[in-house]
Amino acid sequence: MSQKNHESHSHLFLPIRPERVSEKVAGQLKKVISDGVFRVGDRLPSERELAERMGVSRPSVREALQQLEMQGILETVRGGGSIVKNLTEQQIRSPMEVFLGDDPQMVLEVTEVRAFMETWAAKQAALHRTEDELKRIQALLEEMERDLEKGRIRYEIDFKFHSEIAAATHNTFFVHLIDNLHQLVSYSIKVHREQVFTARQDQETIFRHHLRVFKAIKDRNSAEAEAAMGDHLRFVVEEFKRWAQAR
Amino acid sequence: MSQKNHESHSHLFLPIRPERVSEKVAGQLKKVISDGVFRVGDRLPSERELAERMGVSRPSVREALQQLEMQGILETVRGGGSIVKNLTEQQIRSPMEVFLGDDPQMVLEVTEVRAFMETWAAKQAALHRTEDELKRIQALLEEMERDLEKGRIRYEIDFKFHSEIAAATHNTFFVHLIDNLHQLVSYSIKVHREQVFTARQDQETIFRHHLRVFKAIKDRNSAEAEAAMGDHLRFVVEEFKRWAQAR
DNA sequence: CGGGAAGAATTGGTCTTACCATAATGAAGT
DNA sequence: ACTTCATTATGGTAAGACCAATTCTTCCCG
Repeated sequence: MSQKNHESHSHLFLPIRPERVSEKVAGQLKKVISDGVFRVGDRLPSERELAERMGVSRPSVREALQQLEMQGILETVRGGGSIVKNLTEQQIRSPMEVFLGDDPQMVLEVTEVRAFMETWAAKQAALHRTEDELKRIQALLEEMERDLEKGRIRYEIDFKFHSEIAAATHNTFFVHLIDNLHQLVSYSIKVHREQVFTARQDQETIFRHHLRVFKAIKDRNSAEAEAAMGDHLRFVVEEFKRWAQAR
Repeated sequence: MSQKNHESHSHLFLPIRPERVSEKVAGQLKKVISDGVFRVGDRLPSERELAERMGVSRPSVREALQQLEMQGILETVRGGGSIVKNLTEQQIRSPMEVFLGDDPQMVLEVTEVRAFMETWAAKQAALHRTEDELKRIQALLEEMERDLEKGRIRYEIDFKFHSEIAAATHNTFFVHLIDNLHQLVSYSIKVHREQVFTARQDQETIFRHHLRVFKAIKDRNSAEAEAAMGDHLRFVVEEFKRWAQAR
């Protein structure tokens, strides 16, 4: 007898698999992350809130979060919440950190790559930015100004400024990538226990650069945005070179 | 009062590692599976039985099973139970690949990023390439031509061509980065079991593009190299868009 | 006025219980 | 002997409660 009859034609009719609620929840969460609604480092809503807003039970949400954590997309900490991880980290950062350790040449190379990537970002941001994104960029600029009056612009604010511009490109992959490059450089700076731009003069220059970039993005002038960011980062790269030689 | 007396002395001397119960359960299950207690195709005890025998709640067992399922070790079917799968087949996918796998939009985003990065690379290569690097690029171009006569340019050759140009930038970090991006995209193509550029006409167009890029790099004409690579990758991105819509 | 410390609110981790949906099992009827 | 259908076992989901760790707020002290 044909014993594998029930096997041979089974794949013709039943390729379907009932999708669990937790998988649907995981799918929705993946979508909003890939759409850039939640970016690297963002905390997504609490389990209870997600459960309520999606109309499912908390265990289902928990299982979904667990799936995403197992895929390396999230990290959840007890009492803290669930944080979106950098999707390119495993791909780029971990293999790179080995080389980066204390090689200023490598830091310079990363900075060079960052430079032209952010130039592209500024151009794209000028083309695609929304009013909401513009407001966030402006808010960071104002915070930067307050920092400047106190004497020193915090690196986190500078980082957020560039990160916000990256977000305005509406290319989620790029956002994760640029975040990774930022982290690589900042990590290196910490290792060397150095700060590059300490002079008051440098601080003011950097602020002026940022202001120029912001205005261009505000006016949707992509060429000017590209030029402004290009000038800014050429300055940064030059300072970096001087710093690398000085040590 | 010592409210947690009945619990505290049971694990007083164990290391205070914030490992979740579900992870401990998952670890035990992985052990008995790897020890051969349960072999491929075997059905594990029911969730309720596991919970009782391990002295934990059923949700904890469920989360553990879910973790193992996400790692490809188990497969659980509703009403059926949890079955041990073949351990040798599992492959680790990076978080980015998880996204790329089921989202053509993401593939497009990566391709967009690749596009402007390679444009920069062509420009830099025209400025900094050595004679040796030029020879290697030329050799790949000739191999590509032989492929074209046979009907189809191999993806590996195309990949090597771009990779060699990246190397000519003399930015080691950039080489690694662009290599990763290539791998991400090629993986996604495999997943979708599609090939984008199959038409003879496309093949010839691509070859002409590459030839133009090569000549510009050979002549150390950075502006032309940038323009040529830009035109090429705009073409690729457009084809990708069409492909993404068609599926 | 600033800064640290204590307390309150938030949030993830676990347990318990209950009910539903589906697959596996077996008994009854033809 | 085969089919049919009820029973049972098992996974899937929901709800509520409590604990533990974190984060935020507030208040008090210097």
